[in-house]
Amino acid sequence: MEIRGVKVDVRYLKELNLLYEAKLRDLEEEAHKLSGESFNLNSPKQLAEVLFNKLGLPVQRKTPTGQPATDEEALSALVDQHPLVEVLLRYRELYKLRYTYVEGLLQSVHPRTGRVHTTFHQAVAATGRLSSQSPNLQNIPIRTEEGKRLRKAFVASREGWVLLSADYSQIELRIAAALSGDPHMIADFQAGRDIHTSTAQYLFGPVSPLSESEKRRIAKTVNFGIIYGITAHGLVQRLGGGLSRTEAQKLIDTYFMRYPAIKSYIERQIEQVRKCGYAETLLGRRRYIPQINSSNKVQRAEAERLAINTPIQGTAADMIKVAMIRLHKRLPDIPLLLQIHDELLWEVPESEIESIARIIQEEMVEALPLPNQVPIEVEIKVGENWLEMAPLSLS
DNA sequence: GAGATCACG
DNA sequence: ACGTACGTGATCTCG
Repeated sequence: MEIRGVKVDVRYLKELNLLYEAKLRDLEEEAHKLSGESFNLNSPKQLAEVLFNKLGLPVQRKTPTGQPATDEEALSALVDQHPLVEVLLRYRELYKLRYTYVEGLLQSVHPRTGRVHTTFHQAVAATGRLSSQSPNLQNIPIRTEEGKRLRKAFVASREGWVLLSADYSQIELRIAAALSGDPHMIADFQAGRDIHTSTAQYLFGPVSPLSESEKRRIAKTVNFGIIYGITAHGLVQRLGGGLSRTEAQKLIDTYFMRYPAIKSYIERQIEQVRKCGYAETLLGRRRYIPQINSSNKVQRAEAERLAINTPIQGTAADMIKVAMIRLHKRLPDIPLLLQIHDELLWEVPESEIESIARIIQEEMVEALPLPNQVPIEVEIKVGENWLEMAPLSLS
């Protein structure tokens, strides 16, 4: 993956760069006009001075060093109070895209290969995941419309070839279901149900003032929270306004009534780390967590969350690594380009898409069978670039 | 080089 | 009363 590199469309990136350059210039000018002075928009310190002293907007929160926070969460709460805030949010978004991604990628294009060659680290992440550096190709934008435009720059490197992505679906929740043996969660996956919708129905029942999509959103946040070692306060923070700590705790309690084996799994993991000092994945890779017996309550709580999360995240890392090795052997002439934790990106000849996709799907599904008959699902998509990928259905 | 911020799974 | 969800890397400012 490192040596082969990934082809990026340099012309397209240069066009984006000019576009962002112009937009950023306008936004900067607008921001200075609205604030009545010229200052460095990239300095949180100068920005805080303008927002909270000069314009008198209310400080939302302090950073760990006592400085007023100006991050997206703090700014979003102020959008209705001054027109400058929206300009700043847009400026931040585009600045990140231009400098970290557009310029970063352009600078990373190798002069001889014309491709981008990342470095993957195999012994950095404590859970067993890979990490990617110089440039990081595991955090290319996808969540916002503006950010997605970056993905269009990633293209197949040969005429007649296309990109193929293969994603493990809900892999960490499936692993939680399997390791815990929780009957309801297992049944949901076996029936092919949408796990977040299923959780939503249980948490809120049929009579609720909330919309279906709102219920699902909350359930999804709770499900992810479980994997990370949920706390009532953490849930309040992520769900935002309107929810009290007590209500959050109630959601968690209700959740554990539906999925009792998840609750006992969590307790079991914490107990295991207390006893032997490490958490382990399904394949037996260990992470030592000595702070589990700390006299400091905060450190102990952090250690307990690691005890919960590490086997789940680490088992997912085990699984995709096994799949990578097996697929390297089975498809020696099909180049794997990137691994993004639960996704593999390849380039494949257009004429052989179907047969190759079947092999990739089969090996990923079978790489590491989970206990308790929890099924694994892999979604395959194909496209000319990393943005415009269409699902490929294999019957 | 620390801190703040923000991109991803 | 306390501090708060797991794992990463890149960029900027500022002392």
